[in-house]
Amino acid sequence: MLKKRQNQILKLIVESYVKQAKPVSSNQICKILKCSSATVRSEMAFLEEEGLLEKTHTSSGRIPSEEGYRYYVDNLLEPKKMNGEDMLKLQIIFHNQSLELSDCIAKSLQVVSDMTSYTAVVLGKASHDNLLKEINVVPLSTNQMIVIVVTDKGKVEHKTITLENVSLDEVKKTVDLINHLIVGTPIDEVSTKLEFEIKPIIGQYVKQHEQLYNAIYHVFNDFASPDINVVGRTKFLEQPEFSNVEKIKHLFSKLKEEDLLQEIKQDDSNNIEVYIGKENNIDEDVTIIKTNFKTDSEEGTLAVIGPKRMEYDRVMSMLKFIKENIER
Amino acid sequence: MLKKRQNQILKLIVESYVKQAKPVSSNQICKILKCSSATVRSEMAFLEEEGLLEKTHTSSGRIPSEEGYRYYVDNLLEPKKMNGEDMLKLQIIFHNQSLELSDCIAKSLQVVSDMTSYTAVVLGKASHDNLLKEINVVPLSTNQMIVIVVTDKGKVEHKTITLENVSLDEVKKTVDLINHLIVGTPIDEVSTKLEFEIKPIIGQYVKQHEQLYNAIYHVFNDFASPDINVVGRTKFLEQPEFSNVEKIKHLFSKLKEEDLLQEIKQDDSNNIEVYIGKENNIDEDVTIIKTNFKTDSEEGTLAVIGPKRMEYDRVMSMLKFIKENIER
DNA sequence: TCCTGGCACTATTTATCTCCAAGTGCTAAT
DNA sequence: ATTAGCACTTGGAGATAAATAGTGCCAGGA
Repeated sequence: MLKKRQNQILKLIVESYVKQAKPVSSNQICKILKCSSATVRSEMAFLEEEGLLEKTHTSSGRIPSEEGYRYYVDNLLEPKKMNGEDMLKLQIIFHNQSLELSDCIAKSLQVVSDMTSYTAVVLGKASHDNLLKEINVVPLSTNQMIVIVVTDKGKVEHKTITLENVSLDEVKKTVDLINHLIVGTPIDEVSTKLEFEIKPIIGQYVKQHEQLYNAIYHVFNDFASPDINVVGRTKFLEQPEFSNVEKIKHLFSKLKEEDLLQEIKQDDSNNIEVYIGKENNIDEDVTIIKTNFKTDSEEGTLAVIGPKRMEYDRVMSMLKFIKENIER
Repeated sequence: MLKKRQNQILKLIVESYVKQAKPVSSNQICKILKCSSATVRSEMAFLEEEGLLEKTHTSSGRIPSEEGYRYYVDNLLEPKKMNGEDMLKLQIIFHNQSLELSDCIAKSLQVVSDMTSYTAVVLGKASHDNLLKEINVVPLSTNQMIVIVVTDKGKVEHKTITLENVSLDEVKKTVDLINHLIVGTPIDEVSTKLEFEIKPIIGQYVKQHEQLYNAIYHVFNDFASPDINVVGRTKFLEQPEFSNVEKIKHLFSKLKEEDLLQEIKQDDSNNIEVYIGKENNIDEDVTIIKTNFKTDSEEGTLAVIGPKRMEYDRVMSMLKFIKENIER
C-alpha cells in the first residue's frame, strides 16, 4: 500500500497529465504540496519502481504508466459530483418529454462526445421483454410481399420477400397461424417456437413451406441483432497522442462497427467498467469506459472511448447519470 | 486550342501525377515522347502560361493546376473500358439475384471505395413512383400506437405516436378514411392530399384532430427525406495530400452527413458530373464525381469523393457501370 | 523555324553540429 | 526525513553545408 503522500503525488500527476498532456515535473508538484522538489523526486522514483509512473526519456518528467492509471481508477478516484454544464445539457435531454427513449440515448451520447471530445458508442437491441404483438403481410405483386413484425414495446421490423409458387392464401393462413399461436412470445424465443410449433403444421399444407418459413424466420432474426451507433470518431484527431497519421489510421481501422460490436459486448455487470490500454483490444493507447442499461423495451451498452489520458471521473459520472436516467 | 503534343504532355503529366503524387519532370516526359527534355521544358512553360500546370517551387517539376484537371477531364479523357478486376467485382454483385436493389447499391459502392481508396456516397430516397399501398395502426396501450405506412414498391416507414384523449376508434376511422381515399397516391403527394381531403373531414368528428393529423403527417414526411450512406471516409488517410492532421480535421468536418446532403443533392442531369477543387464546397483539394439514378422504386445520387489527384477515368467508368446496372 | 545540348541557377532535403532549457539523480548537510 | 546544490542527460531549435533534382535560357544545328 502506498503512503498518503505517495497517493497524493500519483493523483496530482495523473490529473495534471490528463489536462496538459505533458510529462509532469517535480517542480510542479512541489509547488502544490509544501515540500521541496528533491523530496518529490525521491517519491517519484519510488512510484516508478512500483511501476506506477514512467519517464519518456531519462531526464523527462513523469507520466502515469498503465498500472498507474489502473491504480488511480481503483483507489484514488473520488466520486465527484458532475460538472454543472455537463449536468445541465444532459438534463435538458432527459426532461424533454416529447423525445423517444432511443432519441434520448443518441442525443445524450452526442453531448458526451461533444463536451469531452471522446468517441461515444451505443449498442442496443430490443430487450427480452419485447413480446410479439402482431405479424402482418402486405402483398406487392403475385410473388412479392412485405412481412411486418411488431412487438408490444413498439419495435417494428420488416422485409420484402420473394416467393415462387406460394399462393397468397397459403401465406395468409401461415400468418394467421402465427398470430394465433405465438403472439405474446418473447421476441427472442420466437425462432424456436416457429421451428417447433409452426414449421410442422405448415409443412403439411404449404407446398413450398421451406421458402416461406425461411423468409419469416429472417425477419425475426433481425430483432436479435443489435444495432450500433458510434458518435464522434473523429474527436480523436483533437488528442495530441493521435496527431500522427499512422496512429490514426490504425485506430480508425479498429473503430469499425464490427470490431466495436465485438469489443463492447453487453455483459451482466451492473457497474461502470473501465478498460485501460492493453486491457482492451482496440488500441493500447485508448481507454474504454462502458456500462450496461436495461429498460423494459430496450437493453444494451453505453461506452466512451478516449485516450488513456482521459478524464475518468467526468466520463464515469456522465455515463452513470445517463444510465440512471434511461432506466426510469 | 492546344497543339497535339501539348495535349499529349498535359495528359502524361496528369496521369503520372495521379499515380505517383510527385511533381513530374521534363525528363520523365521526354523518355516517353521521343524528344529532348529541353523541348518538353519549353512546352511545359507554355502550358504553365496557359494556367494548366503549376510548380510547387521554382525548380520543381510540374503538377496539374485546377484548370489543368478540368481541361483533362473535358478534352483528354478517353472513355476507357473498365479495368478487369473492377468489372468482375461489380458484376458479381449485380448478378447475385438474391440481393435486393438497395443492398446491391450499398455493396457496389463499398467495392468502389475499397478498390480505389476513395470515399463513396449514396444518397437515396423512395422515388416519386412509390404509391401509397396501405396504412396500418397497431395499438400498444391506451394512448400509444404504431402507425405503419407501406408503398406499392415495398417501402415501409413506421412511427410510434402518443395521443392524449383520442380513442382507438377515432384513429381506426381516420385510418380507414385514408385507406379509402388516398391509397394509390404518389407518396410525395400524400401530404397535400392529407391536408385537403382528410384534415377537413376528421376535423368534424375527431376531438383532438390536430394531434392525430400531425402524427400521421410526420410518418409520411419521413419518406420524403433522403437517407445517406457514406462509405470509406477514412480512405483519405491513405492519400498523401491528406497526411497532416490539420488537413484531415478540416476535411472530416466537411464529410458529415448534413453537409454531404447539401453538396450531393440530386439534380436533373443524366450524366456523370465532375466537380474539381473549388468547384465543390467540401474542400479545395478534393474532387467529387457524381451521377443520378432512378428506378421505379428508388432514386438518388451516387458520388465518389477523392483527392483532386484522382483516377478520373476509372471512377467515372465504375459509376457509369453501377448506374446502368441499377437502372435495369 | 523548330529542336537540342550545355550550363548556370535555385529550392528542397538531409545530415551534422552547437547550444539551451528543462528535467533528473545523487550526495552531503540540516 | 528533508533539502540545497551540483553534475549529468536529453530533446529541440537553429545554423550551416553538401547533395540532389529540377528549371530557364542561350547558341548552334537541322
